[in-house]
Amino acid sequence: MSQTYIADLKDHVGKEVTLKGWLYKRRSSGKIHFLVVRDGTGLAQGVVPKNDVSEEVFERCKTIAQESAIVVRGTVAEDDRAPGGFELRLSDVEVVHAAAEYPITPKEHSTGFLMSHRHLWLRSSKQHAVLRVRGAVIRAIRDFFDDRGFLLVDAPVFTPNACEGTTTLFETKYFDDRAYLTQSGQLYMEAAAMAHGKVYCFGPAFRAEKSKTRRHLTEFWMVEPEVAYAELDDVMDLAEGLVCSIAERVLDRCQEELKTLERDVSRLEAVKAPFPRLHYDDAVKLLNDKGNDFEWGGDFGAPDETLISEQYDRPVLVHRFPAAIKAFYMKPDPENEKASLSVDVLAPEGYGEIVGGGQRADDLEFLERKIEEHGLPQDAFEWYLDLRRYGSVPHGGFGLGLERTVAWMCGVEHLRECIPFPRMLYKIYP
RNA sequence: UCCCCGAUAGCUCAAUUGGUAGAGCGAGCGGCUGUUAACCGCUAGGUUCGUGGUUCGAGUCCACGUCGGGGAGCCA
Repeated sequence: MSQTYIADLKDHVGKEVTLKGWLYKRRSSGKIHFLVVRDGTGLAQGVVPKNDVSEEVFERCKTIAQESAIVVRGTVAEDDRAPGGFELRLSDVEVVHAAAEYPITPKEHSTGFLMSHRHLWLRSSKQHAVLRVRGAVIRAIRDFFDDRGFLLVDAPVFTPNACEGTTTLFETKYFDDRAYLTQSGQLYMEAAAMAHGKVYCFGPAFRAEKSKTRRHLTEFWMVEPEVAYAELDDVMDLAEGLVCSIAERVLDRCQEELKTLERDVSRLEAVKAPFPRLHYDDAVKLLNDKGNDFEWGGDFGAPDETLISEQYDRPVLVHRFPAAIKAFYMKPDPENEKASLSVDVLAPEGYGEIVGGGQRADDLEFLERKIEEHGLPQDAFEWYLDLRRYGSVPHGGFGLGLERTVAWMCGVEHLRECIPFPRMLYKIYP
């Protein structure tokens, strides 16, 4: 049996087609049924007037439960009254599988309930739209780097050592030894950049942070480019270009989804280069001027980030953070040894830090000293130090958090809606 | 790890001062030819998270526990 997808109905107006999908919802009156069908590509309304079909089909429509699998045949017409803009005058309705009583109704549900039914919640139109946007963002990221001569280099998931802290690592047995799930592919990307010049990795990262907020997952996806001979300004330009390219792509390809999500697209249309660039010292001044008690040397809390990003209609780059609050591999600022050549990108509307990165230290003695100061085991980093022994060059890169970016694009409050099956503190089901 | 809030029908919630458990949605049945979270009528549906305590009497008060939500710190 041939099949037409709802997304393609516009090419079939006036023709008879067959849709294969599920019953999204049904409304009935005495002599007419409205069946809203979804097939993964969209929603379409099927109309069943009593006089158009056999008694058997009409009676069958009365009893089909929500989310039952159905195949319908009918003639396509444009109609503003129908969700999706198209409706089918149905001639036949076949039930492939009659669903049991479906737990997710059109009324409101609590987040806890929906999360425990995540495997079914994925079918709801907003969740469906979010994952379509996620798919578009992933493609935009890959296209951005591939089009600019970057090579995709996959970083390992098992690692022998921590990249930054050691307290937030997931530990696992590795034969007779121990291993950790990766927090970041960056160190490996530095090695790859010395081989290929421009590289990126894109995969999951794991952090055993006991964070109970809407901005944290224990498993999230991150894209991490790394560029040989790049200095801080190059890193900032690259991050700015990537973020613009993502917003542009979402606006270009996801209009339907943004409508479903009731996203204010003007906020995304404002995402154009150049982004404001704010020196950490000036950010401190700004916070104090706005009444936040904040001292030079500290890291921004969530309210500080929100206050800073509220000043602008587009993402803001904050650069040259104090070295003490950044990772051991950050290159110090030649103009102020207490500062580092680092940069964060803060998204607007309170979505917080979506990018963190900077220029890496390329001096062997400096790194050896830092590893010691941070109490890290030097032998675990010997391979990394080799990169400073054999043709060390200035280089830098950043990590962009996929779910935070998707949440911002979608205007969704919780990161957990931006990944198909979120992993959070104490929660690993379904 | 710390702080705040919560747990009552399948779901979302209500229950006055401590005095016999209620509604909407969903489900079932009936009605309605253009519905948009449709509407109208009827029916079924309860170990009030668990364990102890106070009381003549606990959904309600107290203690502990479990689970859920929000936030802080930390981060992407």
